[in-house]
Amino acid sequence: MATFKWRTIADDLIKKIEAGELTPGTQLPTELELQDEYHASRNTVRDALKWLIQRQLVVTHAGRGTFVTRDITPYKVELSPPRGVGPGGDEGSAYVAAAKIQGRRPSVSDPRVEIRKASASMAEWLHVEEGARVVSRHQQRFIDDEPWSLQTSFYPMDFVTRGADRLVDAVDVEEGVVKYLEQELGLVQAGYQDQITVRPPDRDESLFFDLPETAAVTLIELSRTAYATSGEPLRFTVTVYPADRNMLNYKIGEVP
Amino acid sequence: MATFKWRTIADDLIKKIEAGELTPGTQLPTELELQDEYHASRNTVRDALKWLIQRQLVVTHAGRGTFVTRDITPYKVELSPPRGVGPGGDEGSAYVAAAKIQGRRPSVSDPRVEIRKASASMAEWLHVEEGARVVSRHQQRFIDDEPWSLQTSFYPMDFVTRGADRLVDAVDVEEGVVKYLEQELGLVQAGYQDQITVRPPDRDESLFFDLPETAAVTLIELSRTAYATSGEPLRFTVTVYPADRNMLNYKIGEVP
DNA sequence: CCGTATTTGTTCGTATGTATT
DNA sequence: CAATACATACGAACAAATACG
Repeated sequence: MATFKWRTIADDLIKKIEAGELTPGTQLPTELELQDEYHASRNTVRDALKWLIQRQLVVTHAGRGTFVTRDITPYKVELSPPRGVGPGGDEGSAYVAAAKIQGRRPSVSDPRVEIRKASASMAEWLHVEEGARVVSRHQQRFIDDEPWSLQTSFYPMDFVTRGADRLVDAVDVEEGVVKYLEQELGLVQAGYQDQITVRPPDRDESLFFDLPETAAVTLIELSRTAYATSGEPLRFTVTVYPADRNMLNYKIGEVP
Repeated sequence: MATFKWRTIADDLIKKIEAGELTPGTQLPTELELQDEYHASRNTVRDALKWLIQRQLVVTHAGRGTFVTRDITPYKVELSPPRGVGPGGDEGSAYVAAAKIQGRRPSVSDPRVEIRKASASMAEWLHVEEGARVVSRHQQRFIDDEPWSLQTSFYPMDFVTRGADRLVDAVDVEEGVVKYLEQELGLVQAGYQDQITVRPPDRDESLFFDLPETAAVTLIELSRTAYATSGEPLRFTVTVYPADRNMLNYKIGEVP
């Protein structure tokens, strides 16, 4: 067969959704009804629905039904330093301010603080010896009480011994860690390098973001290495965003 | 059942792959063999394999078998302007140079040039009237002869009438369009704004990138609006990258 | 080039489990 | 508790792609 039965069903349903015949939030016909409508077996209907689920056009709930996905307004993540301030951008503290401007209600969990041995790759990022101690601060971030991103930052343990005690305190640093390190240790952020990749979620991430396992939701992973004026790494931060509800933004040079 | 049969099979296979027991390129047992091994029906085995296919851990070929995915070294896309040159970065021309440095063999198709009416969103991006003419230049880019990205750039038709004829010429502008516009019209790129989103491919894109429909490969869509020193938009570019073989990179401020 | 065996892809039917109403 | 609706699992048949003698 040139094109498959499940696919023609899927395409027809997609057409109906895109035509507005099935609006966001409305329930699709049940699998039994679709079976009759398209003269297909239930399994074939389910194959078609899987295709829509993957595209996130619909969601299914056992016992309730299949529903057209509600529109989500993606959150704009601004990753450039704030205007005229130089490259001191603290993605963490900027997050709260930026979200408010977009009319959203952001919140941040208190961090889970751990002291760990640096892995090989971590050692390379932070320019420390492999096995040296690093502080990791892991935070969950919410927008409008919905889980929005997970962030883990790593700092050399050295910073703590030199006086930046609050790094090992399991409390959010409201003014931003970058500013705190500047005040406490005189370390000024001179720049940063971002690496953006896309990958599937692991089990913990699926749980936190409440991602249906059947859907193919991917995460955007942003790895940021911040450097001090001396050229030494200041911190290494990994932030994961569900790809479906976030949009990353950069402004380079003069942008009106 | 707390956890499902297909899932335990999938997890076991994943474990074997991650343990190196099944190395990239090697063939998995056939569905018939897995059926015996796990005392499951063929459909259940196939459900497990679908999970691995989604995660891109394996690929299947009808008539041949199921194979552990070969490792792919992601291509590093550098999206910051070249050092010390100011924000004049031309993502198009930089691409070829950067790829060579990474030891890859890049190539670019000649562009498909079209003159179209500006849609509402396009008009907003380019600061032209809705319905005004815009030039679109669509190019396919390859690395090591494999499809790597698709790019479409839009320019106000005005640029052509003012003398930038080569914009409507279906030939690659080797030195980069940004430099060409500077030479021809004195328009200097002062900055740009990037928007990064992730979405599933459409049919054309699946075809070009040779993405198996069963896999959940997503595309990274990078929308760049470049501005001239006057503050007027210079061009609007949309580039799509298959998420599995690309890594986006930004350097902000001083990065050693 | 042809025919056959192998392997994955699609479709169907059916039974049972689990979540929701 | 019963009815409804989706989820898992099994078995079976045939089609399509590939490999091989």
